Amino acid sequence: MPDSAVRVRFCPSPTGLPHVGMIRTALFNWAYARHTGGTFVFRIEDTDTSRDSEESYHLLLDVLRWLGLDWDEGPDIGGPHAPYRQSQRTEIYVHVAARLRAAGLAYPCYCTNDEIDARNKAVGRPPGYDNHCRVLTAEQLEGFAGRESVLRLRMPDTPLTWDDLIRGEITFQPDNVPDFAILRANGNPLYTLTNPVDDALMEITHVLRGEDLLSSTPRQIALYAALAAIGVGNGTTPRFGHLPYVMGQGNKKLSKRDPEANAMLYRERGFLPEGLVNYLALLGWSFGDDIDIFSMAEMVSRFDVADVNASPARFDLKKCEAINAAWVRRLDSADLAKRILVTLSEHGVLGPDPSDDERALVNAATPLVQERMVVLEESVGMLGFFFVDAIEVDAAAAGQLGPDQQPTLAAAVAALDPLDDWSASAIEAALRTALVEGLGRKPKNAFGPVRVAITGRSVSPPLFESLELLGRDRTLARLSAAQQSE
RNA sequence: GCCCUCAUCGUCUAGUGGCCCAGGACACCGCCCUUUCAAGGCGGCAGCACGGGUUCGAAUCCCGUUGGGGGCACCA
Repeated sequence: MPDSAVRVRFCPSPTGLPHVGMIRTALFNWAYARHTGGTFVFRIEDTDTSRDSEESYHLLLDVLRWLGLDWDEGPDIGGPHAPYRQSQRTEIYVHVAARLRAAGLAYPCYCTNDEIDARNKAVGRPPGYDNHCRVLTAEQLEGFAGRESVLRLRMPDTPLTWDDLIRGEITFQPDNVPDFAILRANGNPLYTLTNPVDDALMEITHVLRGEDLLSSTPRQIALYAALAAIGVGNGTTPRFGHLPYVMGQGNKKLSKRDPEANAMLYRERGFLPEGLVNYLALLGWSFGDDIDIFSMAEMVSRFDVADVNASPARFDLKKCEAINAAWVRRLDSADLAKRILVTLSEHGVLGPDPSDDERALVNAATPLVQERMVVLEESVGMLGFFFVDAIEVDAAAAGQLGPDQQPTLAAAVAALDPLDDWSASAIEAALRTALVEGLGRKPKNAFGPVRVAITGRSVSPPLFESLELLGRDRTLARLSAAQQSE
């Protein structure tokens, strides 16, 4: 149970596929909550019915669960401030808006965008609302009869300042922050209202979010003051911290449309949750002590928002893969074997419910590939030859089974057939004696054809160990088949 | 146009006035090991955007310039 007053939240909109930048935001919020012993709230901001989807909502939950970013309050588990989906909280927002209006803190605005633009242009003012409807005469009001109106919050005429957790003090002058809409003309609440209202109601203490929301912060601070004035929430404004962007190739932020941004893609390719989270943590934060590989528990022990960098970080797939590969090696072999088993089933190399023999073979073969894999998906290509009746020879490797290599294959069969001790070391000794010493081949040329005959590829797990696991019968059968195929 | 923001190797970063003629990681290049591929070991390449201050001393503080990013919605 939480033993600290810290309450942070992750509040995505369920549109499209889960984005790695979004995941990084969730991770930092989660890590801060866990580090401080606080509470991590998961809230869904689905106020835009035209873009939100149920599928996207489920994907979001899946991805967070897969990564181990568990929440203390949220849409599926409830909590003291339920519900946690904004689409189910509409009455709250409408009610708050009505009270803001009744208190004179918000007012209806009848202007069309064209009218606003025209007025701005006429006096050479930059784009943006000009607070025109703040004060309306009776005649003006009459002129608007029958027109729709949005509800706008009246902004204070004093500078708006906050001490950003990551960037230090930031100030906006009132001239640059016009009155903004909180209710659509159709009466539906906008993000500009729902987000601060829920943060206030849910007693969020630290708002850690993307840099893209930085310029909306002065408006939210003003709204907080208005909410406090009408008694919504506990009257305090949360601290804000704006996380740097995650950039893609070039100098543009990784967008949802960018395939590299899709977090599900990494899961499908067989990234480990440990690896992906570890890499994402490195985007804007570092563990210290020149250590790059760390667990989530280790991250939690040291994470502090104040240590997060302010400058944007580029997502580097190569480094992401390197970190993942380090995690593949770090796992204990039994754990890795379990994950490989799932991968092989998902890819149809094994059935949905592998036999005991198959499981045993995967367990035994895992150490052979552990330091050769970057992502789990590669286990399909590396271990597939163990689980087929007849191998398919790669076009690129077929040359190693040509006429010149036939004597090598024949000698390999002759050496292995009578072998008493079918162990990797005995197999190696027998093959070296027969092929390297007997035929005078260089090791590379001696073992290459055997490798291709057995695995179908010129690159494979260590040969002798593979032969041991494959067994004498299947080994000899494949060596023979490779000869007859000529 | 206006407002906000960012600035250390190609990339991610360490660095909070002397320990820094800047450390680590990824990538890249050599060499070693070696049955392929990896892993591992050793070595190499490469950076404080620029200009002014402040200070005995600046990557670190201040100002400016330049460059990048974001915002200026009845999206979130």
